[in-house]
Amino acid sequence: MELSERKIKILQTIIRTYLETGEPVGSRTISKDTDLNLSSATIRNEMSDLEEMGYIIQPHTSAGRIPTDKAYRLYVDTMLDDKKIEVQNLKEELEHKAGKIDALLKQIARFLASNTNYATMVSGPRYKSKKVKFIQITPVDESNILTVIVLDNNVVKNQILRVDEVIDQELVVRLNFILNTTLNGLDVTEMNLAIIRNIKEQAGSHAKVIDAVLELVGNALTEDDDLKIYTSGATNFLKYPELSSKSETTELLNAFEEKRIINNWLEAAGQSNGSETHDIQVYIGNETNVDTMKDCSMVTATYKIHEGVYGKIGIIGPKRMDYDKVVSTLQSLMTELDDIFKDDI
Amino acid sequence: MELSERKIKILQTIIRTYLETGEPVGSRTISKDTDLNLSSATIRNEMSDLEEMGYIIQPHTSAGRIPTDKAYRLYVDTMLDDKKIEVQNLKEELEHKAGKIDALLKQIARFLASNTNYATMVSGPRYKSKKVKFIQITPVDESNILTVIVLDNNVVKNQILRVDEVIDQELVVRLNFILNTTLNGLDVTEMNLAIIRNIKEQAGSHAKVIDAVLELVGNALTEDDDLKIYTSGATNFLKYPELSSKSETTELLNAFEEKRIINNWLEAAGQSNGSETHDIQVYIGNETNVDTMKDCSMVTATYKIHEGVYGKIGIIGPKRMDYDKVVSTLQSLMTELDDIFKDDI
DNA sequence: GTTAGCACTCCATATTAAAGAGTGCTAACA
DNA sequence: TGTTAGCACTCTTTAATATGGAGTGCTAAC
Repeated sequence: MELSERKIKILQTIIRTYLETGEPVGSRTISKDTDLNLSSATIRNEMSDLEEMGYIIQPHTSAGRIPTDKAYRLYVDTMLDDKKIEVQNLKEELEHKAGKIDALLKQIARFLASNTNYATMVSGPRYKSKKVKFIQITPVDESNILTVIVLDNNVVKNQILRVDEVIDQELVVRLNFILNTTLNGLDVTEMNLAIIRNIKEQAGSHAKVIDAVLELVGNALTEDDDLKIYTSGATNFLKYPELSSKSETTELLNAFEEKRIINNWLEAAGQSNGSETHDIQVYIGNETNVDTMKDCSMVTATYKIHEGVYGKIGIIGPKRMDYDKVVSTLQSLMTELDDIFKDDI
Repeated sequence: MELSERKIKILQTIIRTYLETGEPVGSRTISKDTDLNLSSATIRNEMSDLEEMGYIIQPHTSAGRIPTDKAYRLYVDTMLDDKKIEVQNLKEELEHKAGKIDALLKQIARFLASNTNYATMVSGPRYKSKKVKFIQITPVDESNILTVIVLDNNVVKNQILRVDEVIDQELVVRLNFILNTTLNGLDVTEMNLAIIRNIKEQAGSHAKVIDAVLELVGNALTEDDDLKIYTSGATNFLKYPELSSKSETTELLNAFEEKRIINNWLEAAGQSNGSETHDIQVYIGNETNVDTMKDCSMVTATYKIHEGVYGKIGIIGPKRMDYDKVVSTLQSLMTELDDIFKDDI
């Protein structure tokens, strides 16, 4: 059977109405709400067809129809209105101080949650390869030295090290020289034993300090503390009756406390291909590949700070979420972000 | 009327039973569960007295009694068993790397939540006055210099500054000298205009760089990003029927997304007096002074990293929380923490 | 002072009834 | 051949109505 123009129109009405009300949609409602001028009986025939084709189902006999995942998919792929939502005052709301990307992302999460009424998550930018750009140790008092490591992505790591020996000015200069000449430009795979032995040899009796510094360098390069996730509006799950009673929702809420889990979701979602559309993707029900989200939909987008540095934004709501609004809000937001990041960093 | 020995015993049974079951407690239950060997009729008389005295109430005629806040207060103040709970394997669980207090606190929050089944929050340590201990600027490439500020609490702040002029090695040494000699040991109130002018004068034509650095210093000293709050187990609220349905619970869950709010709660709770008992305090219902918590109780404790550096731990649950377990768990935890922090930092 | 006994209250639960929404099918109509 | 009115049927939702049980307060007797 084929999807006639009329069937599409009916299906669209069913979806739209259901998105709004969350109640099964009956034939009479459609008969009244469309300009097709058909009786409910005719609509019933068409609905019967649509059910057979897998686009709608009845929760029980004598109930209206609700859209299936297949219908949502069709809706998202072809029926979305392309209306642009003005992200009003976003720029003013986002008080963005250069370098304070953390704060900006946090605000974005909050903004999206309060604008869409769905749970929102934003992952911080991930840097691909990390290399040492610059290392410096400095004595701060008798027993402590400050180690600063600047990575090639301009991320700075530092830690205060306790040392037993007295480190004088001359030695500091020498150690700094050794560290920088040997390590600059290397990533963690390139720091092999040979290089490490080389450094220690040069350091002579001060190998102990070098050891401590090298451990820090190793941590700085491998550490996954880039894993910054900002969430907002988790309690929105409770607003939707079809979710709030389920045990899965508690699990979802729990997940929002565990950034690692959320990161997995975002990572599992589509690859960033840096396309012009900001790679906005919609995952409906099981398409999310997360079991606890089988009654939810997730919309993700990828933002790009600059070449090679991407992060993700995700919005999770019930399957009957307002895709239209979510997608277009994200679209507008991404445009704004492009603008913000354009002359940054 | 006075609280006879017998009344106390009955009240205690009511409270204990109610803590367990969450259901109103009837006279027959008490008659059976105590070793008083009294008939339910006698118990009823006593309960009638207890009700008059304000320790218990009936949700409705023909229901058992439930404890009032006054009863809980009495229970917490005088009836708690002093059994020590062994915080098993805590030390192994807490993989504590020196300097990584953040990670430790996060683990503590998680540990408490999973052990008590209540929502848990931990605030990071607050430092009283912050002074500059050490400042250093270093060029990292042609257009960027790295500014590192070490505060007297050994917190390190850094930021990369973009500069227009070329900064050569000799200038760096000079600027560092100027900054350190002038600013070290000062807190934000002591950095007055006179001092700032003095610095700029010395810096001569490089006042612009100094300006940028000074702004960072100001931020570092005043910034409130000490406000680190770690939470866990927020969804536990949903486990308790007497809470889960209320709209206040949604508000509570929301609050757990807003670290600022939680911080206020913790701050509003008792003053840290550094007493030996770790200042463990129990707030019942309205004693929390937070309206959304009027059906909850909160137990707080103060941990001390070292003199003058305190943080707080809070556990929120229903009024019928297992005070016994919570308090003793906290007590054990605090002892462990003392041990961990003893030779740290 | 304690207790058995009893009438009474109120909640929780199950049962039943009624109303409403929606469908599918048939037969008639244009 | 597509459309529609009509009707019987199903299933849910809601309300109304019993019924049982838990618990109390009171009284009178021990």
